Amino acid sequence: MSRAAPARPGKPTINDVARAAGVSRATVSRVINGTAGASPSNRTRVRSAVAELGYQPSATARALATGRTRAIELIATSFRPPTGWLGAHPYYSRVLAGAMSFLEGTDIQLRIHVLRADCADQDVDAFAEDAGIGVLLANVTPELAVRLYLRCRRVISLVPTAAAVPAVEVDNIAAVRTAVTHLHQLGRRHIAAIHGPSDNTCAEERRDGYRRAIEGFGLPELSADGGFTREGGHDAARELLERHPGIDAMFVACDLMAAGAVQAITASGRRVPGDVAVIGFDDSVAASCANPRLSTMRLPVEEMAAEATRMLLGGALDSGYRKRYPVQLIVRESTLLTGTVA
Amino acid sequence: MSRAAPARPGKPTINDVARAAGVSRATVSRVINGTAGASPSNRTRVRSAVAELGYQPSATARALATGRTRAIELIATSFRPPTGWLGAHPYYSRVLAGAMSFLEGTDIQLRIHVLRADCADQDVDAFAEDAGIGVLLANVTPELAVRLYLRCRRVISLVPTAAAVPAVEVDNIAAVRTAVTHLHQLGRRHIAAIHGPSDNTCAEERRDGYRRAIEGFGLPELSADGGFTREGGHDAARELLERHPGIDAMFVACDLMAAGAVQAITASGRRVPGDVAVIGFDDSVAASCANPRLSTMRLPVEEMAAEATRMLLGGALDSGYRKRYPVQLIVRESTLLTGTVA
DNA sequence: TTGAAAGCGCTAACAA
DNA sequence: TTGTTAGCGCTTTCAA
Repeated sequence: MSRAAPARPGKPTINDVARAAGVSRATVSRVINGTAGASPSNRTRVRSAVAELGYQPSATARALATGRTRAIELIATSFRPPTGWLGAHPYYSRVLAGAMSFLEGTDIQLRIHVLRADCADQDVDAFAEDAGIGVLLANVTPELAVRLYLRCRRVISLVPTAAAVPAVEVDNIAAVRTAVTHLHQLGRRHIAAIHGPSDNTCAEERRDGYRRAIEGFGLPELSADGGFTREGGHDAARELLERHPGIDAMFVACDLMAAGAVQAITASGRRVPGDVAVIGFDDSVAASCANPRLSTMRLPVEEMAAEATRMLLGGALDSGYRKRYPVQLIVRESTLLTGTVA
Repeated sequence: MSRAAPARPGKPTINDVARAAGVSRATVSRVINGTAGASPSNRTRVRSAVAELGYQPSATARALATGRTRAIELIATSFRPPTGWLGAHPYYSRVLAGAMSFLEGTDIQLRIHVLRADCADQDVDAFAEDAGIGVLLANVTPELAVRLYLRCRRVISLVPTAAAVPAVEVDNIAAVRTAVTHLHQLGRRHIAAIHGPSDNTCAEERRDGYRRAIEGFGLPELSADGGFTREGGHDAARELLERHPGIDAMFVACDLMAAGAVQAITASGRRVPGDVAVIGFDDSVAASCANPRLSTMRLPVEEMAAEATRMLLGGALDSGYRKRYPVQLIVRESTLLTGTVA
């Protein structure tokens, strides 16, 4: 009488392969794992038995035996702006695409988790215990990132959070300087900015970058907050224009907000880029869907996510680890003055 | 001497809990699973032992013992248009958001997989063997969907593929009729259409819907293909306008293409909606980022994905199962004639 | 180079 | 109601 349900009814197990090949389970294990210690002849026999039976090792059993799940966790919070992380902000799609591109063809799985607003601490603890190869952090607060990092060292964040938590990053300050300089080179001297939420480290760096750049040019600072949402960007742009009708350019801290800003600018009767030039940030799908299309600072998000995934596989990441990626200026119609239609 | 690595070093196991509570493993198992057959007093003792030790059951061990992994698989192909599924098309973000919203707070994981172009069949077979609770199909070809369904019945597609494969769906024909009727009610009589790829079942249904609706109004058919990408939508719109300058409205089979179409229309010197009204499809982020914002047919994608997930949990889905969802007309500026700026 | 055997942490059938 | 025990499918140590 069998006391436990067969894991996959009808599926051949390592035992079946061993029997078919006339060797022990251990030998089969050596062969399928490419470990040393199996004669060429046995290797051949095992391989043909595997092929014949259509055997595929059970990831579950393997995980139990080795103590390591072949999975990468992607963790995001559902309760930070922009509300409803996946779906709302195009950034996450790129993260996913990057991680998947690296995992494609491997036996490693990608598991998605969201932290619930009301019990994020518990969720973090649970994920820390259950984590496989490692954890990719998307938009987690610094406090939660640290909590997770202390419980499970195999963590890397896709944006800098707390100092200790390993992260991939970009030089936001320099990127914003490039963006503002681009607007300045267009001859614009009334360059406003729309920023992200103040509890977001990236948003704060970009805000800082704008201040420094503007100061460097000796221009007046004109800032508003847009909360990293399209609506926020739209409203912020409208108010900026009402208060400062002379604005002739805008730096917007993400493309989603910038798309909203462009809408508000044209709705006010102004033209982009003729009256107001706009530059976004990220190079998300929002940048190419805006009308006119947005010039933007392109973050290599896919590349960063893929590299972060690769690092997790590599094992130990030092506390405070950082890897910096270049940001590229993409010029599209929202700052292009040539060839405009009459 | 231990022959196998401890799964999670230092983590309490069910044995530790049993010892601490002074009961057997079986009793602990009964309590943590809420199964009948444990006295109230033991339940209490076990629960406090669990709390004290911070015990969390191992999903891996559980999966091995029960033969069922508590995971839902989301499978997409990487090789169909629009290229690079995640990241490129905003639709998938909504799928993910919907599935996650249902899974949030459960112990069920969501695992993402992509089928590789060069060995999709093998990948399908592997996923079929390894599938946990069930499989959610995103943009898989009918052939692959059938292949998977034959090997693993616990499958549901987020769009209709082959007849046998269970799916959630919308009435594309009726939805397009609503969209075209909306344009017609605006007084437009030269209503063109931009369609998706001909190997996509949804795209074909929408194409069919357009033909029927246009025929119903006794208007001429004016179709072009946009491949479900922004660029494709842009180019298709430009060519349509060149060939048929009298076009005064466009039905576009997805918002991403529609955003491109709007760009092409304004670039030609026409105004939206004044000269050409545009209606999209999906209600993705592209619809709200376009300028002007797009009227569109809103698909309840999140709801559909959540419901599909719920059904997988419910177990057996009959062959040919279908559940139909309503599509809603969302009117935004791209078809709004009131209050336009001078 | 090989195989026997002891687990990994849990569930579930059975006997008490 | 409870505990004993035999697995789930695999890896890995050890002895041969």
